Amino acid sequence: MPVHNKEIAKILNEIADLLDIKGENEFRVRSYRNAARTISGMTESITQMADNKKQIQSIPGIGESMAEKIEEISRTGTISQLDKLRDQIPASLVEIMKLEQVGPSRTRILNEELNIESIDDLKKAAEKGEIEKVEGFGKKTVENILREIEEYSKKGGSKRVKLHEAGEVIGPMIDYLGKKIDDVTVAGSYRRKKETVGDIDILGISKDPVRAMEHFVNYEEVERVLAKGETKTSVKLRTGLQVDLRIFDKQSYGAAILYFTGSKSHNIALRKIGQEKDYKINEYGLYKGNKRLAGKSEKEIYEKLGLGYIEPELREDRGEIDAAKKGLLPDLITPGDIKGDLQAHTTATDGKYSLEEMSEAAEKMGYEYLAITDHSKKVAMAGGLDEKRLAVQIREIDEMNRKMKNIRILRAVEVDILEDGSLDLPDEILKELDLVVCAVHYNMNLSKRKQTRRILRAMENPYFNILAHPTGRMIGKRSGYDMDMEEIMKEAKNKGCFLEINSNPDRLDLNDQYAKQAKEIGLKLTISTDAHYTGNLEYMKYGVAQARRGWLEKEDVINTRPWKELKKLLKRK
DNA sequence: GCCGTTTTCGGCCCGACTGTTTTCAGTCG
Repeated sequence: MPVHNKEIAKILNEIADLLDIKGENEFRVRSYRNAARTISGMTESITQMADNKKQIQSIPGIGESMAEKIEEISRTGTISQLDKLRDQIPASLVEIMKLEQVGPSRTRILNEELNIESIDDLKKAAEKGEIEKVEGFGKKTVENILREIEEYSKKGGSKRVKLHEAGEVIGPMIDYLGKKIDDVTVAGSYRRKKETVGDIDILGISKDPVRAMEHFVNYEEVERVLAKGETKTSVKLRTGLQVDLRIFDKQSYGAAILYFTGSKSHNIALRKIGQEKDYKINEYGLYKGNKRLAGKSEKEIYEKLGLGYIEPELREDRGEIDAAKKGLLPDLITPGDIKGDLQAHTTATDGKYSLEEMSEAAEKMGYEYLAITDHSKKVAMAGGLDEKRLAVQIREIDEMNRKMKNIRILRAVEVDILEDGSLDLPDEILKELDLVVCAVHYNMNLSKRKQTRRILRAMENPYFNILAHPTGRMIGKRSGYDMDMEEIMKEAKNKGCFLEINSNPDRLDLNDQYAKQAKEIGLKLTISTDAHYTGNLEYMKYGVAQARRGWLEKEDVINTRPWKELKKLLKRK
């Protein structure tokens, strides 16, 4: 069983945490974290490289020693160094360190002075008044720690929220802030359109920062003020979301947006390039000595570094800086490039709106086409269609097409891929359709080999066009089927099939990394909403955002083509 | 532990806020 990149990263991160608590050199600790981040961001499996230590060592930030460790983890699934560290330091201390306000140093001191080994110990010691007697700790710190323990037990530690949920909270807040603050901008992972976001970073311009911050903390959704200064204020909203507001002047605003958009590793990479040119980059600008050479806009800072403007979605240190140096940045797809939606449901199965309502809603979106893809009979829960009912729907769609002036409704289906790889409806009806979307909904727990063969066999059917929500993951809920995605992508390309980016914000499946991998393989994708409500057609923006994070351009996505061209692409040889 | 307009040690991204102490360490992003 090959060891996943994420597992390797997890082990390296744990080593970093333990070394950190031990009080090891912070740069040594950082190198473990850097390696972990790099590995978890890679699409190639590092285990496959493990025979070739040179290849591993050629990865930036991984040297001889780290390569050996990675090799050991790849081979055995673990590493002796970690066992030794766990003998020295209780692993439960890592949990304490993850509490807000408590870092490696305080964790170590508390362990040494009071023999605290768990969050439970910590709570008891705090309540007994033992902690405030320790040098460097005071009443306030103890109060903060107790509150964090309270929050931690409420939420079980996981705090990230999905992008669209964050959007619902942020929208009204931006309107409110805009009343007294200029150019309010949401930065951070929200601007990079990551599928989940942690804290929200908001930036603004104001000549009167004190008044701006006052306005901010008076927002009705603010539950608690965590920190309040003239340039930075942090609050916790009632929803539990932490929001930071930072105020800048015009001259620094581009630098500030760049800095707080991140990602962290992108920024670090930029600053390294800056250093080579003897520049210093911070949130106020790009400096040579004390002289500010740029700062008003992000673009001028990139220019000074010899780079083209890098779109926020690409700023993950996954090769975008190299591409910018060489002038090879992708011309990213935009929502306006989408000509139609290739997955939508109606009341015929589990959709909540009729064929007519869905058609009209798609026409309003300005689409050239909409595929109606109701479920097949296997999905009994949704009232899936058998041949007869699908035949009826085909006639209804033909009828609808005579009525609709500006949009073509495509005859389609979301047919189940059964456990043996056959499709849930016979070819006789599938051949009547404009396109066939195929999906796995049952038997999700097959072994990797079986699941992969199931999909590959399904693609042998000449009517198979698109694999919907290919991994089956649900963000924050389930991780998806075990399957060899690379093999499936390569075979899909060979066979003239396509994979979907499902735009539902709970799915976003394929994710950004798989989308990028597909592009590298040369496989084209679709971006579809899987709409069950007319309003869901708006999810397209999330799918496009994910595609942009995967470096996709207009030509990488087939539903950017007019129907005439798309039709040809859907014809399998 | 990594890296080097590299040659083997000395840097390693940078700043704000808090709390505790009185000049700074810890934490965070």
